[in-house]
Amino acid sequence: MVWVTGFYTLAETEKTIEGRLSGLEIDFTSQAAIANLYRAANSVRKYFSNTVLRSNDLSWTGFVVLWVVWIWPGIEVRHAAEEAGISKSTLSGVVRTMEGRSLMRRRIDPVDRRLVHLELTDEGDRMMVDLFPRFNGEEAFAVSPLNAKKVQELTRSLKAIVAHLEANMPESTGD
Amino acid sequence: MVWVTGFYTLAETEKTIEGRLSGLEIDFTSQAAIANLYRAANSVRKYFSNTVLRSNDLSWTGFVVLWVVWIWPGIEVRHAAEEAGISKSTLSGVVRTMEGRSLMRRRIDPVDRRLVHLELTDEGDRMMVDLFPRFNGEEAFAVSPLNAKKVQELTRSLKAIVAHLEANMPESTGD
DNA sequence: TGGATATGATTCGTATCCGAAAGAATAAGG
DNA sequence: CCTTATTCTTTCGGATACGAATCATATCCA
Repeated sequence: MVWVTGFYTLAETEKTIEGRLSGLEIDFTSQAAIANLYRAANSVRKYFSNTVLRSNDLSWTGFVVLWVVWIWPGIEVRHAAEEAGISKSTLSGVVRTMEGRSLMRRRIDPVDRRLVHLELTDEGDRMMVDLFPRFNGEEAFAVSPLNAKKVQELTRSLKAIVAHLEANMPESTGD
Repeated sequence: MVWVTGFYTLAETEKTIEGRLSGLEIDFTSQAAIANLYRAANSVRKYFSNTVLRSNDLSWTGFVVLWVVWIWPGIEVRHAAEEAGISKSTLSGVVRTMEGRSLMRRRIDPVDRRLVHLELTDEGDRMMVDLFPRFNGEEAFAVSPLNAKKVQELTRSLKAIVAHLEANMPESTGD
């Protein structure tokens, strides 16, 4: 975070941290990795929000949810939340927003009436067909400072972290 | 996202995307990198929120703000927001929360009364002294599936993406 | 079959989160 | 000086964000 791009320089920050933590054993390598992971995700979300997504007045999460439903029409709510990486309660609110903008629809399962299926409206579908290629273009732009091999290595490392944390996630009661 | 851990597999997802975009070329490598970056940041935030941070009833953002002010006592609001990677308006709310919990203080600059300096209370300082080593321990745990070289490579790649996007970020009017 | 149990989605309360607008103070330029 | 512009923070409105509680439906099993 601080030592990435901010007002204070990398050297300043690391020195200050070490000063503040003298006597404590700190793993600075791991810290730098997690801090930059957080920072990078923030930059990506902000960049996409201010470029491709702004033109369609979509938030990052709104786009992700739209994308999930676009790829998997009729997906059930709990699966959509899992795929989008948000809680069911958050998804519920986002779907409400998307319904209000006529981009998405709820459909109650006729057999098991507890289940709710999600699908895009024609308008939502048209938006994604137009938007996704531009979104993907920005994805390519975002990783363009890395060569193909480094991009794949990055993906591998990120997947390893996700798998590791998912496997060790303390179970949360419910959402 | 979808192809990381979810209900559907990578192969399924890619085929579906291709079907939806017949004729258009999609850069799946870049897409996987960005999607996993987003997913990893989510996992990390969730994992830390449910382990070390839960014990002190802190949100991820709350911790980051506390950390920034801990490292840079007396930091001005706009710089703290920049360092924490959030907008000034968001920071304002978080500081209000932290003030209410007696962890942080505002101090108006006596010379330039527009400026507000932030600093931890003694209680906030004690919390960070106790919390940060445990937080750092979890950081090391999070990246433990990677060897030291891969962690540094990951950090390098993430920094490159951040620098690239920051350099190309469309200026936002104000926050 | 009918009460207990389980499963799904939504609602509720509270805390982020952002951009735009407002509010407060300083700086600039005649 | 004193208007105007600039800088800095906060407030406001609306959308995300989560966990807990609630509501609705389905399943279990005696």
